Amino acid sequence: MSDLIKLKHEFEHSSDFLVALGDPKRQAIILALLDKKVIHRGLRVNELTDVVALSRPAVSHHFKLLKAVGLIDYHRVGTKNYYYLTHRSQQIQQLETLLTHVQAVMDTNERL
Amino acid sequence: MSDLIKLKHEFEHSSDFLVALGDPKRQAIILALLDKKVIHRGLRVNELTDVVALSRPAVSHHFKLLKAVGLIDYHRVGTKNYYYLTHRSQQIQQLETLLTHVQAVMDTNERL
DNA sequence: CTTAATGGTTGATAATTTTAAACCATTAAA
DNA sequence: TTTAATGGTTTAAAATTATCAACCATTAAG
Repeated sequence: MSDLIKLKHEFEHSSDFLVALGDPKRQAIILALLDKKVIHRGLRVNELTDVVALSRPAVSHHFKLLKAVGLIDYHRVGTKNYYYLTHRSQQIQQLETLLTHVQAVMDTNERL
Repeated sequence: MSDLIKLKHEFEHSSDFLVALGDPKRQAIILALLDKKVIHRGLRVNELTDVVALSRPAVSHHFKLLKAVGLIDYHRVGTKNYYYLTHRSQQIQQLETLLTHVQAVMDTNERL
């Protein structure tokens, strides 16, 4: 399998993750979840509406999207859902690999 | 300056780049430009309309966007514009840095 | 100078994504 | 077993983004 075909698949696979990460609102959510005080406990939808200026359904929507992409997960305590960042997300690793591969292809052809 | 504030800035700075990379059409364009045969010569808008199934204005639009983000550049020969990938794009480096930093913050807090 | 080719721009439309209001389901507390 | 709290879902509207058709500007060739 050629390098370019491999890259094509890596790109396709990272697509949703890239757009998920690109959105400023979702970046704000991720940052909030990275905070020392919440990184283990997680945050509930209602707690986040205060931090980022978004309605509850909007936060819920973005959570769903970030979860679909494997960046966050949640656990339920009674009626409360605590959302937290997935540690060592596969997706982050894969995106790093993709970037490395892009550079590698460019470097290979640069040497000629 | 705290790690999180730094991360916030890195995120903001990578935002356009991430959405630019996330789009499947633009991924196809990047892959076409990565091809050995064109990586130095570059490709013209009209040549790309055949490779990716897009109209000329659409390709032109995506080129403009990719150029704004620093991933590609072009040079003009007569009336023809040849678009090529920027070697060692700053943005790729910065995105790699961002991913590393996110992992670092998570690892730091994991150890506690 | 005229004609053909290239590609960028503009303006209108289509498609997608984001948002919020209203509603439903589940759980905990009174 | 009511009542209040939490948060997910659905539907419609708003906003953003992508697309195309038509047009303009520039250059090369005849």
